[in-house]
Amino acid sequence: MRPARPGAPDKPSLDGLEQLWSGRWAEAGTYRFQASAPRERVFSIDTPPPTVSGSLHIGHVFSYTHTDTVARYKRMRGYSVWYPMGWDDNGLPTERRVQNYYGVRCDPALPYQPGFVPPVEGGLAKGAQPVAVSRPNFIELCEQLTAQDEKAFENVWRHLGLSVDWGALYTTIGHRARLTSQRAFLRLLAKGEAYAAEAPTLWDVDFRTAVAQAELVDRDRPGAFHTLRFHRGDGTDLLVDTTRPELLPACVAVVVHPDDERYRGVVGTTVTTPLFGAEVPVLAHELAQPDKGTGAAMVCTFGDVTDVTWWRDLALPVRAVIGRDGRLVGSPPDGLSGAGATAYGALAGKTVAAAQRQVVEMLGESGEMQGDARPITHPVKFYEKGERPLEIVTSRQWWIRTLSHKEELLERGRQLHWHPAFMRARYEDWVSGLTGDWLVSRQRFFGVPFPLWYRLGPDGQPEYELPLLPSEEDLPVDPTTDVPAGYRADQRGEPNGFVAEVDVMDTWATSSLSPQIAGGWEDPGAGDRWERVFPMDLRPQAHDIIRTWLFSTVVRSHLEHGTLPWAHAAISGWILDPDRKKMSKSVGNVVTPQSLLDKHGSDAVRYWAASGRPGTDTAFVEGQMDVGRKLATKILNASKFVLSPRLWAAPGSDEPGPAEAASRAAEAALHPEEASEPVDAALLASLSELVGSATKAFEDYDYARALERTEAWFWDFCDHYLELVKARAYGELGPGRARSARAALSTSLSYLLRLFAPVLPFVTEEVWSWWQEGSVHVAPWPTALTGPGEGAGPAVYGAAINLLGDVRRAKSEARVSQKAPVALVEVQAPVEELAALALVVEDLRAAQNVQDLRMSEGSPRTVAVRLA
RNA sequence: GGGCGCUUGGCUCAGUUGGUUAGAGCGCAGCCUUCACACGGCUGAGGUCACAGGUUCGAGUCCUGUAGCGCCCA
Repeated sequence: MRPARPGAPDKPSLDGLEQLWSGRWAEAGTYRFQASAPRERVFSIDTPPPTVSGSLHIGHVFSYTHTDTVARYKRMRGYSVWYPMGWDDNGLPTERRVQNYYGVRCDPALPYQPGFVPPVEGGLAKGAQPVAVSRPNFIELCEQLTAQDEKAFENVWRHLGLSVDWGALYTTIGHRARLTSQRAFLRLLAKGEAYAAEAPTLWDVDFRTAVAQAELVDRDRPGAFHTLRFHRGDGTDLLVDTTRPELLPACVAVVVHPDDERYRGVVGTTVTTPLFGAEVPVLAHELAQPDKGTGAAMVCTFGDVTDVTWWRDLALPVRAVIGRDGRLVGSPPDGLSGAGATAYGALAGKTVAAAQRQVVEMLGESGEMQGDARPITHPVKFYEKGERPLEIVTSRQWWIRTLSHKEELLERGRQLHWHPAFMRARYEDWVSGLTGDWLVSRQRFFGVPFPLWYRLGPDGQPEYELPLLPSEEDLPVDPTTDVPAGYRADQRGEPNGFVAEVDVMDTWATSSLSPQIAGGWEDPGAGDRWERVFPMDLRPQAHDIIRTWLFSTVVRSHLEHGTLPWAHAAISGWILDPDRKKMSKSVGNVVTPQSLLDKHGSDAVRYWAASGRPGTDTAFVEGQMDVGRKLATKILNASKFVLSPRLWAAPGSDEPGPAEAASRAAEAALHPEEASEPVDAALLASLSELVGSATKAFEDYDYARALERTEAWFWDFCDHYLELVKARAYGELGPGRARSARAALSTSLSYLLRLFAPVLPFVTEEVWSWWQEGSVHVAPWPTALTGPGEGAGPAVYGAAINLLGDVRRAKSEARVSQKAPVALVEVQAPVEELAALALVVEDLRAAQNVQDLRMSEGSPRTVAVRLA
């Protein structure tokens, strides 16, 4: 076998390396998973599937590069690396993008329209109305657009040089994802770990879906306290403060704190609500805040999550007024009658905001509001993707049990190796703070369907208690089109027939199974791969989704397999803009990853990314990419020198051709023991130390430290060592001493290319192809050399570098060229330093063109330079 | 309100278990050209390590508190 492109070119260049090498890696299958590798030789990665409906931004490039450096390192350590890519194409983000891109909206009531052509492609004009389409049509459009988006993502990843096995691609809506998600769900259902319940649920009125605790964000919003007069039996009033007077018709009780002296005599009595005249009890509860307003709060079904707690703890009735569309329902709730019901008529159908204005106006007229509203700013719960405050509605939803597993889940968090370790606190906070089970159903369209149907009774009402389940062999199913066993299609929706569960799973409920989907869990087509890759070695991800993706994956693995899904979690930081603010969308969209890759080159962008330490937020500084570019260029040029024909000429013969020179260099790199000159041996000893620290850093997932050490060593190597031994390497001090220098140079190059390979895959592969066989990315990771340099010690090298600096400084101060001849250098130094210098004196003279070098013992150390 | 992280020259960052004059790159200044590299090289100026206490023979590096920034959870 021969190097792919033997010999260093005259004008080495970084341009076009991405195209060239990503193509060759694909052809050669360089990154293909070796399915026959035993488990202990496999390193498996649970890759985060980026949301394809969004755009890739520089933060993705950042964190995916981190993972890639580790994958490449492990591969060079001889592991078969399971490194799939995934696309998160299911869920709301995709629906939104499809709606905007094609100008459509989903209406499940419409029939399928074959050959449907969307009104636009690329975005709806301002003010234009979207076209309603059936659910199957809508899903077709989702699939169409995600396929297009995924291709674009893949191109960026290939250009960036991610060493993923593209044969292992997975998605969160594809066949495997639906099959796996449905099977895992059925198993949870059988074990009682999944259940359906009718319960008050946080609800986004715009998206018209339930929302899980993990998707909540608090946002400060302006509000106002209104003081309402509730009426006591004795003719006096009980003053109640509320920020949501529009929920007055939904009021079911008033609560005060049990220790609140002011209301001691009131607890246990009843009061009537203003305007609506409903009689409600006054009750005590710990969660009432005496210092908030008047200390008496009204309980409504439901204004916020505290209302739900009160309602549950105090066993209160439901008097719901807010509908799923965010408007007040058409008819008055239970408990209102007569004048109260009539008063409600003014609110029916109004939005929450309009209803509030109406209630306040009515209260003003009736004199049942004391004073004016008092504006405040308070935190309000939002769906993280939503634009209006969440409401709470009662609905039937699917849940996965987490509360009853809290302790086990905390223990799993302790078993996991976190990088950096402090990120575990995020997980523990989250698990400790869980207030409910995991809500997994969503009232949306583009997601994995729950695989079940319900019998319809003779009255046409669904019987929820015993759903009709498919058998596992029939998965995946779409209950809205598939028919349960024992039924005919024409019985759908008919009395004594069946009806589909129309909810779909939340996107986290499917992506939490990424190890199973990608790894081939119970997939006959995957052979025994699952046993070889699971539990996985590494979960890389950003810290903002610890409470969602990381947590939910731990839950699923714990419940399904009784194990952690992975041994290590490597948490990336975020990209901040140069002002240290979180990178905004607009900035991210202007500076697209592809434009950065085009402008600086992939290695340079990767260099910037790999400079960001694990878990640390990092500033977006393009200057760092210039530095990376410079480093890559330096590698090309230094390599060209080490492989140059002039260096590898045999004594007394002409220079060999570039290919022959490269071949001789490759041979010399196999014999580091020939680096017998003290300074050469000292260099290789230092190189061995570098290998040790870079290896340790990578073992700790600290790619940044490995890079930093290697880079510092490399620059020192170029600036000092190369200059020091250049003349000798060219043979000016004889063939024997040249051989030593050449052995050190070629060994160093071979090592450096491999140490840099995880971060700079393109330039290292390019240089590797000039003189070595195969790909550097499957070459063995270097190991420390034994033998050379141990006796000589670093003193030789250090002393040489110091003197080199002294002479350079003298020339720089004299404003002459570094090549200017020096008549005399007089060194006065301690005897140890002189002994060290004596071992490199000829290299030093040659490097700085010194005619005479005299040394004498003495202190302090002085160096006198006389130019010729 | 609780928790986590950060705060080192103009900028971006290193500083492993506390130990001699605190490091790098960018930027800046001066100088040097083509025999690896002008997408270059050499040299230099510039920080006392957010602040205040404390532990110690000795602290950027450990402890306490304060301030600012960021994030997570209420």
